[in-house]
Amino acid sequence: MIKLHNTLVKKIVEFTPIKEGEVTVYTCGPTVYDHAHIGNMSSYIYAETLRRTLIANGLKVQQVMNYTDVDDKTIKRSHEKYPDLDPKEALLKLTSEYISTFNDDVQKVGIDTKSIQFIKATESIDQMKKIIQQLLDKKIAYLADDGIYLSIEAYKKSGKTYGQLLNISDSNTSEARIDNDEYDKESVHDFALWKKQKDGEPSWEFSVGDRDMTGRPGWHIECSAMSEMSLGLPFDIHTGGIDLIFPHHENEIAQSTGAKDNPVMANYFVHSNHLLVDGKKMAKSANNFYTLQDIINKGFDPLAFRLLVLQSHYRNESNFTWDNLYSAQNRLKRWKNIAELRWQENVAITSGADSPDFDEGFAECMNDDMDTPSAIERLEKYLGDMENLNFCKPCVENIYSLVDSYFGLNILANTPDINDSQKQTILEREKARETKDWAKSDELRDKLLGQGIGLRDTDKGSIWYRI
RNA sequence: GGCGCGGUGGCCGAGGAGUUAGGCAGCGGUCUGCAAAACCGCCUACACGAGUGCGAAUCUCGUCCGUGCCUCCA
Repeated sequence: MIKLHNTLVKKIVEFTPIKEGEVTVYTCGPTVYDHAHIGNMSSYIYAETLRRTLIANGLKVQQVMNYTDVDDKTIKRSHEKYPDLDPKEALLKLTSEYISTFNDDVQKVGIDTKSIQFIKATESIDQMKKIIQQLLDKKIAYLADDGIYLSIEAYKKSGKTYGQLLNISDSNTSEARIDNDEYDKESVHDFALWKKQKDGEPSWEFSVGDRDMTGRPGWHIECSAMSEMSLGLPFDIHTGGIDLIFPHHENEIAQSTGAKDNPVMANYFVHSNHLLVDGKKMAKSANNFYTLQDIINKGFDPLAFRLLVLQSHYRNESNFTWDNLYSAQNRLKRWKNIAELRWQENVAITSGADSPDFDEGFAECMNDDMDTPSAIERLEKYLGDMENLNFCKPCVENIYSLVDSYFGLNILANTPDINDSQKQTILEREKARETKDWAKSDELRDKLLGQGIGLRDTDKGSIWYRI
């Protein structure tokens, strides 16, 4: 049984898929106008951890992630970067570049992109028009001079609830915050489904009745269209960062349920909390964000960052500091060094010691609202025993393949055996030590050190580890 | 201003009324030909004030501080 925190009910509940044995997941992906920052990465790592947890429970998972490749920011940036190109070509060029770097980044932090179905907003325009037309037909949407808006009032009158994820009372909204003159919408709460083309902007043809509404989609409609297109309605789980709860997901719900008869868009909304940097929120609009490349440039392993993310619970705010990353990297290194023991016949016991309840306990933590910190604690307790060189080889393989399947740290794959010549060097050194030829012994040790292999001599023989 | 969340040892981070978190760093020691990121031990904390309990880091109230959302946001 998997338990998840569902934002719709604001508590941890048992997860039950719509179709037995299968799960559909929609993950709000990046707006591809710049490099993704590490905060973005953390939310995708958590989304992937959810998928891995579902799969570990024997469920067949279809996870979709979108690319927001048309919106205010992508348009603005593409015009700045490629002012001489046709607006649509400029947009495509810019977004393709960032889609490609996003893919690289996400793979570096261990996200298995082959298991995710990616979808682009610009390839889903027809579906957006379809939903908008349905909303217009139901009079939940209306035409204005500068675009098409969804009327919150009409939506509510149709019997639906606006504010399913967040309690929003009218008195909360400060009118001063919204420059209503800028838009032709009827109410400050209404939001744009479609924006009519302005000079120099990319556009898609769209006519409503006899009115030409050529322009481009609003941000929220993109996700409503892409999720419905790829997963159908309703689907099981919608994921994203907490800052997408309002207005993005709330508006998606309004669109997806307003146009249809079903009252829900997705049964579960799972939101991850922010990764702060030095205690402050990271945002592209502020200038305090790091990208994965910054981490790599400082010599850190991107997977150490993944571990840093997993060390804190997805619903807790966590803090990124370089010290913290250093700490996570050392932990990962230690985990890997222990995994390397499985190749070393002189210390690996092939039978005997064993960890029968590890799998179950670890899975239990993960199934309990993806409690990665508790799962890590459990792992550490077993590793403590293994470090005493008193473990069974199949045991290490079992534990790490389980850990890899949930955490995606690729520990087994990244800790291969050393090559034959290195093994030979170790044997030669053992012989030199037997004859107390310390000069030769040290020379051979240095030789291995140059290849990134360290040695420690124990009463069970020499043990190697990667540096 | 409205609605939330949180303040845990040098650092990061779980837990959450009585019982060990864990890691990283540091210190002391052990093993060793010398070494070792190996082993052992140490540092045993929960913002502040009051309240309710036999008992509070854990519950309640208040204060201070931080932080998030309130139509850019992972």
